Amino acid sequence: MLNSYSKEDKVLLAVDCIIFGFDKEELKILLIKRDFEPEKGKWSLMGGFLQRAETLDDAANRILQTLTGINNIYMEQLYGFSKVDRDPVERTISVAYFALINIEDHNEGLIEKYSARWFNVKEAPELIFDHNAMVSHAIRRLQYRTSNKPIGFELLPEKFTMRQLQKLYEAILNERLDKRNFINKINNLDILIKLNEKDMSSSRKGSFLYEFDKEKYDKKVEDGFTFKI
Amino acid sequence: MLNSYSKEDKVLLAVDCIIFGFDKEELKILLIKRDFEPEKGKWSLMGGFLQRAETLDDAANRILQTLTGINNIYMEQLYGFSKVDRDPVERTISVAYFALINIEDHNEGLIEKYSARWFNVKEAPELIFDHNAMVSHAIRRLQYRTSNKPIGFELLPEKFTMRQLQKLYEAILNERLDKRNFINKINNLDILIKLNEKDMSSSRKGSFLYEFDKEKYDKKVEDGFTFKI
DNA sequence: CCAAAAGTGTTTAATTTACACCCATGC
DNA sequence: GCATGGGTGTAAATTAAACACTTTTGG
Repeated sequence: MLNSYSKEDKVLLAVDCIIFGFDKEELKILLIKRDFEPEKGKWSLMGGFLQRAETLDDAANRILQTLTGINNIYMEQLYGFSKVDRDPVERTISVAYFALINIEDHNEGLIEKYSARWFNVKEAPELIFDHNAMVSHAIRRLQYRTSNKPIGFELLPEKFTMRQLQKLYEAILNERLDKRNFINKINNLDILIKLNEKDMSSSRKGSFLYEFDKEKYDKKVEDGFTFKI
Repeated sequence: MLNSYSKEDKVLLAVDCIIFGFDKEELKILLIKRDFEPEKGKWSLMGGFLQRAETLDDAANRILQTLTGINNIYMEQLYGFSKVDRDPVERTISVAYFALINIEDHNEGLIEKYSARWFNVKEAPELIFDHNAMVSHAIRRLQYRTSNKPIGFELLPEKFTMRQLQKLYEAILNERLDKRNFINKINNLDILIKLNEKDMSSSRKGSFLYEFDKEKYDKKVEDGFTFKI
């Protein structure tokens, strides 16, 4: 019985994370300023190397927790980037992940420690290596995914207004939506709980707060319901 | 300046290919019978290890050509599988690719050399490692992709009948489609060339042959057209 | 002449889009 | 009392779904 494929080449495997947040108006990504070579001082995605005892998901979780302090972040594997010279130091394949966090939850201290900063996705700087391509890929996936899974809520506080939700979808899809049609669509989905509570910060009248009803959603999915915006 | 990330773990990186074909009635996948350990004699996807000077796409192309004799096969990267013990011999991460070929083009000799066989996707055997999960993933991706990109044609001969095309979509989507609605939809897309030629093998009346008009399709896409079935 | 698959349109239902006014409140 | 964002419904247009008969021709 074999116990190694000894003649085969081994490579470094990195995981890079596109971390999305939403600050009530704009879709943002969290970038770090590299304090090590190569490309020291340039903006970059947060990443790290896969360790021997980890799955890719484990590595992504570890990297996300290191930077944000949050565990159990929503994330998905995106794509493997493998151009031979993509990392000038050494042959490295990188598997990109995208993650969604409630921007209010992040740990300020860690953000500072890693010289991290939130950038509007439309105003993000040039990134090292092939990280810009990873971000484009992540945005496309996010647009697709938010249209058929209720993951937008990962980017919002637990309680949110209809208008916030609409603005989120507008930011992600990069298009304006009709207020009435949007609300009708969301209400038809019947997966939100309308609270007896208003957010008074945005207007004199105040606007009702909602919560995502995950249990109800899961039950509906079992019964064949498919989310679609 | 660094020239290695020397302390980091390196891993074996494999590429496994889910190769789809269509034999006029059924969606098929091409599997090989492993003639080496571990799991010798079991059915498996065709795969191989990433070599130092290759991208993942290069590796997938090489593996596909090795088994089928065909170059420039349509393929897409699917997903990275990384369970720590997924390969009992040695830690190996595998990036799965799916590929579409015209089943008539494959090289018989190579099929024999690798003890390969086409299986109806619905009747495929148990596969080694996590290959069954890869196949499920590939089927979902194929269903999604054929609905919004005209890649179904990769599975057909250059000239095909409407009925063949419909059967292909039925096999991929795993549902029956209405003949008239299907033809109307396809004709509305306006991306096929109707030939003055009939396939007489399926009926006495014969049925017209069509070709995919790639140039016309590309031009339409430039003008904002989006394929949708 | 008949069996077998090819070919062809219309009606109905469902979904999506467009669109404008009143409401509640703090200042 | 007025400025500001919140909240609400309907009609029109588009898209999707259901549905059945005639054509062709080799045997």
